[in-house]
Amino acid sequence: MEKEPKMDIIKEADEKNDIGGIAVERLRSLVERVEHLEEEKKALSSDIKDIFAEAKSAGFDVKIMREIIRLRRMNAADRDEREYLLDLYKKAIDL
Amino acid sequence: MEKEPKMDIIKEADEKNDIGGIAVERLRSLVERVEHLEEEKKALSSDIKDIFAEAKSAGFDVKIMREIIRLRRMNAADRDEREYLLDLYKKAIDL
Amino acid sequence: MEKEPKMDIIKEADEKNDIGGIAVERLRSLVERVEHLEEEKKALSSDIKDIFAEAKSAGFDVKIMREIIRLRRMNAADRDEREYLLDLYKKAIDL
Amino acid sequence: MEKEPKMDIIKEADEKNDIGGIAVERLRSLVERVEHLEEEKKALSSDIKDIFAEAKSAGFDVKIMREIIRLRRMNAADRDEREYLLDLYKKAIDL
DNA sequence: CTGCCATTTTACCGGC
DNA sequence: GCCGGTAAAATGGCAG
Repeated sequence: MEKEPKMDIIKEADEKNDIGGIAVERLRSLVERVEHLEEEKKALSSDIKDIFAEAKSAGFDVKIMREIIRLRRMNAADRDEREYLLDLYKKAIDL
Repeated sequence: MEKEPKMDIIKEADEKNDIGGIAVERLRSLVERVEHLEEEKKALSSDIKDIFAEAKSAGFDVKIMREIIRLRRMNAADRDEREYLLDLYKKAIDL
Repeated sequence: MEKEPKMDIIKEADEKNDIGGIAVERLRSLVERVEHLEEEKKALSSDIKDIFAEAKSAGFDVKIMREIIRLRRMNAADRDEREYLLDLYKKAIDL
Repeated sequence: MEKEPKMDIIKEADEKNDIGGIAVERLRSLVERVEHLEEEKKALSSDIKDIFAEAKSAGFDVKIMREIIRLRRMNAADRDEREYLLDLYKKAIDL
């Protein structure tokens, strides 16, 4: 019997994989995808900041603008909620 | 005489503008740009969430993954901090 | 008929309590405790400000002092982070 | 003449002082005083957090409590402003 | 008075 | 479904 054939098989499987039973490359890929998306989010946040700066220098009250946006978001959420319930009831009626 | 000259003048000024001295259209535009960017951010957050779900069903520990990402982010921040300090010291030496 | 029997009963229930189902005195106590602590915080902030003023008039560069303090705080945070991770890894090994 | 008498004098002055013209010990003292006060602030913040936790488990709405405290703070600020103006006017009248 | 930094507040996400 | 903790947003304060 050769020395550690089982070990070789494992090593084969290990090629870029499975350190301590963990699929390293898979993990790396997932982590990097997340990091990339977070980068994009950060860029968008920066863009938003720029718009508020622009608004400010155009004489708008940024705090109040934020409030408006917040209210519109809440209204939108309410609308969605209402639509969701409407759908739910429609389906219930079909029964 | 043309029809409603005074009205026209006011309307001219009001054309998409100035309700109570506020540039309404400009404001609307700014608000909508922000809202649009926030939508995009939300979509990205959703994508990130999906990746974590994928990771979880591949058997990874999501909490530890988050920890890894956080650490990498901190390391990056440390690097930035070091560069910042370097600049600061350079400036200090000029004194 | 006795004088205001109903009123007395309500007053009994209200004795430092329950306006609209809210334990008023308890709430007041909590709020005042928070306010008191915030006062103390404010006083400390003021003390810190004084020290920086003192430092400035002794010829120190306040901006750089703040930077030093910030760095020392970050180092402390890093240490804590490392300990936290150590614990995390210890727990992970138990799996 | 001994070698570097001037240097010795400087060294005397340097005892725990003046590295690169900076009063090191003085700086250290200032920094540590600030750090100590910041510690105290942090402890107070923690106490406040605890009170809100207590309030929450007593069934109070923490967000609304914060709003109340904020309003009372604003009122207090207004009062202070009024008192300040009152004093100012009193003094003005005395002229 | 503007911009920046610290603190505070809000919103999210995973775990129980 | 709530709770706890963590990350993002927003507000407030300070220096220049």
